[in-house]
Amino acid sequence: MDKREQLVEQAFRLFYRQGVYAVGINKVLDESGIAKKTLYNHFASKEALVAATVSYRDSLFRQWLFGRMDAVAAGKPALMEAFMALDDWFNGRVAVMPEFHGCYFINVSAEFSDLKHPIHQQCAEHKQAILEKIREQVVLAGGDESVANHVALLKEGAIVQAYVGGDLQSALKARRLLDQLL
Amino acid sequence: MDKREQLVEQAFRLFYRQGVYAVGINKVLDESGIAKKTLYNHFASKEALVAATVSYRDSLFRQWLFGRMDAVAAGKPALMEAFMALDDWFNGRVAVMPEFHGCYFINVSAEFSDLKHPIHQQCAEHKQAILEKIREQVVLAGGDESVANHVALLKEGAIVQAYVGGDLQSALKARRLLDQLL
DNA sequence: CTTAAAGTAGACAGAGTGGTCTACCTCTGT
DNA sequence: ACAGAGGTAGACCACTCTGTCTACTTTAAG
Repeated sequence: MDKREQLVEQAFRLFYRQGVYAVGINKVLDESGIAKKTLYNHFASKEALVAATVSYRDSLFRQWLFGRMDAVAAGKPALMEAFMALDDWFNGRVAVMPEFHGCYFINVSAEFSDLKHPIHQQCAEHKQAILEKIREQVVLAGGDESVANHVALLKEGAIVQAYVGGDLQSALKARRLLDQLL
Repeated sequence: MDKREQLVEQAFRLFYRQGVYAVGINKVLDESGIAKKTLYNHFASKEALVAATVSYRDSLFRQWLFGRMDAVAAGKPALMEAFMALDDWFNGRVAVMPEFHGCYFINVSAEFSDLKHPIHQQCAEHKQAILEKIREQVVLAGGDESVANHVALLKEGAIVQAYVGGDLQSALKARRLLDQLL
């Protein structure tokens, strides 16, 4: 019954599926059955709501991905598992993240294109956090600094190829390269 | 004095910098100093204009990238040169493509998120064309099918890391990995 | 039971949207 | 010289957008 939470989740669903600009505040309201006054009671503006959806997704995504990685042995197995997780995501096998529509952070960055915009910054921080986790595991796997960057590169590449190019096998392809790499 | 061309170029500039939804038709008209009637004389709708900007960028991008690749020896050198070209692009050293704001095709795909949408399809076709060129060079370099996919993965990853993460060295990092790969 | 906070429904304002249309102007080829 | 294509300026239409506000209702705590 937490209205704020309901709003964020519904807004995220719509923004992720159709884009931020394409979805009006009224649609979010209609779909969630919440009054406009309530929304503006919790958020100063649509932009504040967007920021909240980014935080929400960041938390959800990290919890999911890191959870998968931590469920196996640290180091190379964790990294390999991360790409298995991506493959599950692309192909709709992740319950908490059904319907793959690309990376929310990339999509949102495209709409808030100014690098200095707080929302773009939030997206950059998300990527940074993921990179940090990768780096940690790469070190445990005996790789050096630059390898961590390469792994991150593969992750972004796989997401883009799956979404823009429609190649749902891209995570597995990236994983094969990762296997050689480590 | 070709009004259509002027419209497409100006529209591209604005859409690329600020996003398609964020830029109204009137802004395109104001900036280009062209009358609304003229626009609708050439294009049936805003969407048709967007489609034209995608074609325009596709042609420009391919001409530029393939030009750079063809200027050196075929095979591995061409692929290495492609990533040098990306580095130049990210860092604003390409005259025909000043101001790096990520990949137009990724950005537009995010706004026209339905995979079946003709504009999304156009973006997918662009990626496909690039992949084809990469494949051709990979074969000449003695690599197999899967390597071409890996190279494309690196390219997309580099663009995303440069744009969303703000890492302007990402092309060079990808290039280092490519060097090992071939 | 009372009171105060939080929610609801929805009218409304002001700006902006894509797109149409009229009326006029300026080239260019014959 | 003149017809016709293609340009310009901008009013206008119907609609949508974010955000505000009023008036009423529900909920929960002391």
